Amino acid sequence: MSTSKKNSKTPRLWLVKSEPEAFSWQHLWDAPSRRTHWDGIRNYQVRNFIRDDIKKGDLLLYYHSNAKPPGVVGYAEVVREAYPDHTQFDPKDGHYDSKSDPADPRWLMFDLKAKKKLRQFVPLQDLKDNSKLKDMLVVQRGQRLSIQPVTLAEWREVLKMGGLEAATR
DNA sequence: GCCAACGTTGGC
DNA sequence: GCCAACGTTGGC
Repeated sequence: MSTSKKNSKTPRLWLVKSEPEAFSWQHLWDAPSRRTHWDGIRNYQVRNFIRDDIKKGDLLLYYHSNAKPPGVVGYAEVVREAYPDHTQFDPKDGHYDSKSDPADPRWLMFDLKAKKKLRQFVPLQDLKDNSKLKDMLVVQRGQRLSIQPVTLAEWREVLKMGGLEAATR
């Protein structure tokens, strides 16, 4: 799945899911420097994205899952690449992993910064109704990855639906 | 609250 | 290495 050897200078495009009750777009926007650690990832496929593919300068659609309705709120930028997720070593943390070796941490996180809120919220239903987005991962049935790659065409279409210019940077 | 889809775990 | 059981995700 890794493509890190090529295109290392090209910002890649992603969608990140967040439950607004856990960490909403507004919460991120109000954070110091509009920045946070993206911790708590405990899925190997997503871990590999973080380890191999998510680079500084990459852009991420910010998606509210388990929301009423779910949908895309804004976009953010990667400001720090993969480093160990400290919550895996904290027995009091809900994401504690007793099997992770501190000398070789199993789980990684990265930092992101909110860039721009969409002028209009784009609900999942609108993504589903748009034939140009029929291959987008987030509209696929049973697609549970909390970080998903997004193509340039999809990125542009979603931003357009959100009332923003389709500039990627 | 329901439940389909999917990932992980662990017995064998 | 198979696969049943279990836990989680997340739309509805």
